[in-house]
Amino acid sequence: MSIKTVSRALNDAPHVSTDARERVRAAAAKLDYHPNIAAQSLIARRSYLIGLTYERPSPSYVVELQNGALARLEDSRFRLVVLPFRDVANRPTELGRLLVRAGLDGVVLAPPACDQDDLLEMLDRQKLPYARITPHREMARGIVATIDEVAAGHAIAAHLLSIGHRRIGIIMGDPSHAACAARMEGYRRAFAEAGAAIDDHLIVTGDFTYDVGYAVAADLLRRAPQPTAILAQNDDMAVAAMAAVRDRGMAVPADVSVAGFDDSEVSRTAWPQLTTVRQPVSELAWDATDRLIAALETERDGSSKYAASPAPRGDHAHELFVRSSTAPPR
Amino acid sequence: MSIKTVSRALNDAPHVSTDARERVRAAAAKLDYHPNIAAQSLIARRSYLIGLTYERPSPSYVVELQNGALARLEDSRFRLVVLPFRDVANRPTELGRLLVRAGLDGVVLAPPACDQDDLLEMLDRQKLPYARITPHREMARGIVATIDEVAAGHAIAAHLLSIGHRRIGIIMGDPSHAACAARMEGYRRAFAEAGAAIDDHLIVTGDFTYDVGYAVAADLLRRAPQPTAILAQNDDMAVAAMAAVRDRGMAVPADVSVAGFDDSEVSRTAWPQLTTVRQPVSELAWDATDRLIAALETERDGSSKYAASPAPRGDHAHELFVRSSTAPPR
DNA sequence: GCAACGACGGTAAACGTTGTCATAAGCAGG
DNA sequence: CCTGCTTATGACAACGTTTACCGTCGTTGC
Repeated sequence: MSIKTVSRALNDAPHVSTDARERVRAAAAKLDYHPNIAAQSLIARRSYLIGLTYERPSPSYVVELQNGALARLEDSRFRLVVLPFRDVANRPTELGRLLVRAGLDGVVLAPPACDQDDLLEMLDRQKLPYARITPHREMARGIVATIDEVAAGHAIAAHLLSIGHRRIGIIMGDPSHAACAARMEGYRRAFAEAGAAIDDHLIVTGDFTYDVGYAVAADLLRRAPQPTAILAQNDDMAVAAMAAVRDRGMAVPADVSVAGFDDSEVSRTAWPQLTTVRQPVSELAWDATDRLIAALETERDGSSKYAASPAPRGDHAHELFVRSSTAPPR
Repeated sequence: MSIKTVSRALNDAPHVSTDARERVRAAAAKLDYHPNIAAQSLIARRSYLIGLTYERPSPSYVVELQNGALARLEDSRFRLVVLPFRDVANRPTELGRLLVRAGLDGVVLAPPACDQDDLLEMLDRQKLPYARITPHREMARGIVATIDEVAAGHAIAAHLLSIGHRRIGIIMGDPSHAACAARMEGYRRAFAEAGAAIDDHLIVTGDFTYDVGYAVAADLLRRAPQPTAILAQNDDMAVAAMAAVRDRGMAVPADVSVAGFDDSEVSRTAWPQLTTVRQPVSELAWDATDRLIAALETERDGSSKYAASPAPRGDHAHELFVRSSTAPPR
C-alpha cells in the first residue's frame, strides 16, 4: 500500500476502497500513528489555530466566550489559542503584530479590540481573517456577530421605569468600549418614552470591574437626592453596587433597586439574584467562530475571487430577566 | 546575503556580524516578514503549543489558571491552547488521544485530570510531557505544582472551631477530585485537635458548582440540629450556601457562618465577603508552566539522558482570609 | 474486443525553514 | 608568508506530509 493511499484514507479523500480505508484506520489506531500536524500545516498553509482575544473582562464573560468558540471547534481540527490583551486602545499595532506572529488562521475579536480601527486595518493588510463580537463601528467590516445593544439597554431601563423608578443612577462601563454609548442610548430612549429625563448628576463611570464599580457606586449613593435604583452596564458592577448599598445599611431591593447587563453567571450566584438583560455571549462566540471557519473553508476551496460575498450579519436577540434585585420604589 | 544568514540573524545565532544582524532586522520589519511557524515546527519537532486542560470548574478558577499560564508564556514563542474536558474520569483514553492529536509540546493538567492514572499512563507512552496542578496521588510523577491541601483544610476548619462553632455542616466537592479527601482530612485533624468530632450526619456532597451546592446546602439546613456553620470545599458552593441560608430567612453570619475554599474572585464579590483559604492558582499555573517549559528546553538541548533529574516539587503556601461571613455562634 | 473507469503503485516535487558542509574573504598575530 | 579566527557564502539535505503525473491492473458496459 502506498503512502498516498494512506494519506487519502485518513483524509476521507476519494479513490480509496472502503476496505482499504478500514485497514488503514485499524493499522493507524494500533500503531497510534498521528499525521504530523506541522507538516500538514506547512503544505496546506494552514495552522489550524483560531485565536480568541479579549481584554480584562469579567471571568464569566471570558468563560462564556471561550465555551462558545470551543463548542464550535469541537470535532474540527482547529484548536483555540487564547490571547488576552492589555490596553488595546493605546497600542493596537503592537497587538496586531502579536496576532500575526502567533501564526493563526483567523481570530475572534471580543470588545474592545473589535472596534480598534488600527488593529482591523493591520489585520486586513496582513490578510488575517477576523470575526468581531458585538462591535459598534464599521459594522460592515469583516464577520460580525452582534446583538442590538441599544434595544437591550432600552429593555432594562424600561423595566425600571415601568415599575415606577425615576431617580435612577447609572454606572457606565469602560469608555473605551463602544458598547457603553449604545447601551446609554437605549437608556435614553426608554426615559424619553416614559416622559422622564436622565439626571446627568446621577451618571458615574466605572470600567466593568467589581472594585471600581464598588467605588463609583458608593460615590453615587452619597449624592442627594439619592437614587431609588441603580442601572449598571454590566453584572459585575451591579453586584458591586448591591454591596455598596448594603454597606451603607440599606437593603436591595427594598431601599434601592439594582439592575445589571449581560446575564453573566454572577447575576445568578448573587443574592438577591440580579435583574439583568441577557447578552448571549456563548452563542455570539459560536456564531462568530462558525462563520470565521466557513470563510476559511471557502477561501481554501479556490473560489476566493467571488467567495468574498458579504457575510450575512449575525444578529442575536437579547432577553430580559427580571429577578429579585428590582422592585417598585417605596 | 544568503538565506541562512537571515535565519541566523533572526534567531540570534552566532556567526553573524552585528551590522548584518541589524540590516536583516530592519528589512524584516519593513517587509513585515515573519518566519513560517509550520516550517519551523516541522524541523524543530516542536509545535510551540502548550495545552491547558480543566474540567467544568468555576469561571474564576479557569481564568486564574489561564492567567498564570499565560503570564509565563508571554514573550516566549509558546502559545496556549485551551482544552476543557468533560467527564475525564470515565473516558481517560479518549481524552488522552485528544491531547496527543492536538500536537502539543506539553500539557498542564488541572484537577481532576491530573489524578487520572490512565491518562498519565497514556501521556507517558506517547512521550507527551505534562505538569500537574495540585495532584493528590503519585506525587512523584511528572512535574508537580501543589499546595498542602490538608494543611489548608486544617486552617479553615480550625478558624471555625476557634471562634466557637462545633455543629459544622460540611459540603464536599466532586468526589472524583482527590482534593476533597485531602481537605476533609485537614478538617478532621482540626476537629481532633479541638477535641471535637465531625458529625457524619452533617456532611453532604456537591460537585463544586453553585446549583448543586445550593441544593445540598438547603438540604443540610433542614436537618436537626441545624448547623451553626457551614464549611464548603470551594467558594462557589459557599456562596450558594449563603443564598440558601438567606432564602430560609436567616442571616450570614448572624445565624449561620459560612466558609469556603480557594479565595476565588467570587469570595470577594460576594456579600458579605467570604472567609476562605487562598489557593494560589495563578502562581501554581505559572510554576507548572515554567517547569514544563524548562523540561522541554533541557530535553531539546540534547542532554536528554541525564536531564531527567527529578524536578523539585513545587510547594506553594496557602493563606487564610478571615472576612465577614464567619462570626462566633450565638 | 474495446473503451471507460476505479483502485492502487511508483516517482518526484512542493511547502519554508534550519543544519551540515565545504569554501572563501578579511584581518590579526607570529 | 603562514596560521588561526571571524564572517559570510553557496550547495544540499532534511523535517513529514500532500499533490501531481504516469502507469498498471481488473472490472464493467457496450
